Amino acid sequence: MALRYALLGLLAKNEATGYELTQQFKETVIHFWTAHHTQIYRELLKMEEEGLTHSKTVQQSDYPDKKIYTITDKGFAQLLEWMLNKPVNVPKLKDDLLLRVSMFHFIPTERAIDFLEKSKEHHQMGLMMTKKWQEENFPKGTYGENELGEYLTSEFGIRYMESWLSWCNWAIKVLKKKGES
Amino acid sequence: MALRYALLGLLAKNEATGYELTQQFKETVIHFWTAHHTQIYRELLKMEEEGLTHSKTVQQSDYPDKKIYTITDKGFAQLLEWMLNKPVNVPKLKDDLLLRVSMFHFIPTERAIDFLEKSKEHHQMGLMMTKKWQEENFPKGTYGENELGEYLTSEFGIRYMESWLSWCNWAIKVLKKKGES
DNA sequence: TGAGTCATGTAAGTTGTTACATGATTAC
DNA sequence: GTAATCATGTAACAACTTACATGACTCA
Repeated sequence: MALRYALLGLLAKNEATGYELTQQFKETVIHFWTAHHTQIYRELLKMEEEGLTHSKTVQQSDYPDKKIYTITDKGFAQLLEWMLNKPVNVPKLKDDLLLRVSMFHFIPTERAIDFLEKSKEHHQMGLMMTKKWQEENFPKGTYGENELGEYLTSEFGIRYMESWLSWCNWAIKVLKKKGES
Repeated sequence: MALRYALLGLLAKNEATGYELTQQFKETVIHFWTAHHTQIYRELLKMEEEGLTHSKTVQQSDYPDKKIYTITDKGFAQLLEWMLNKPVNVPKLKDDLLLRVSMFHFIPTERAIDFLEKSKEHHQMGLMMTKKWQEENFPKGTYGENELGEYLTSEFGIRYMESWLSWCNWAIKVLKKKGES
């Protein structure tokens, strides 16, 4: 059900196509949720059936037709009802790299360090991109009326990646000390 | 497939029952993976069919029978093959609270702060428990030969929760400043 | 010449969740 | 008496992933 509310939340700010929603997931929602485009299209269909959204198809000359979704009053009401009255579920993390880390004692130390270096690169890139995005969208910490949430979660993303990087450095140190002995 | 390797990794350290594996998930694996007991039992059955594990049933007088699983050579070989040669998947996060945070502009500021205070409590508790667990299992940063992974991931858990708490405090400040104006 | 963007989806398969079931024992 | 622990599972359903499909256009 949560994917549905993530989509309603985005639509409550701006009308959008399934494609655009998928892009927004990659840009901003990625800090706390993941979804494939196939999932998004399916959920949009279901929501329209239930009257939470409304769509109009727009013909385009050069590009394929697109379907623009808007949120309905019923959709917005249900979004608020969820936000205010539904219990908060526990977070669910699935991290493939950390799973490997938990078994580092089975592989050579150099190989383990390799994994961590790759992960550092990955998070360094993510950190740079998110920082740039935040500076462009919220210069000097200023945010628009309906942007508060995005501002807060983007800051979470930055801190999360910084904390990842610092942990990576710490773990590499531990492994190097172990390699010496 | 990753759940399978998480289980093989635990079994490579010690034989265990499905119940014990579920407990270990709650204690240590929780920092990077989640799974219900129903999923764990199902995966254990599949793994035995494929010869990756082997089980023996032990009768108990007072408690129900239990099935103790051990990893086979084939299982260990497959675990190493995965660790060393399979690409690392991107992490997947589903955080219900952050999803709500992303829509904080729709609800009253006091209510939003409330959510963050609850989350602080939750992470504070988790932090304390993990710290205590780490001190008991790795006093002064000393770890056994096959405990390296657990040591590294428990430290990740601690840093993760600390970073959560500091973000919560920051976000509450932002909201209070907004409430004043 | 191949990769990427725009734009939407179907179908099949794998995971993950929820509710239910058993039944004795121990702790508050 | 109510809940929790020990220990294992089935069944039904919901969510998620992967592979495939279309087809014009742009950029290196």
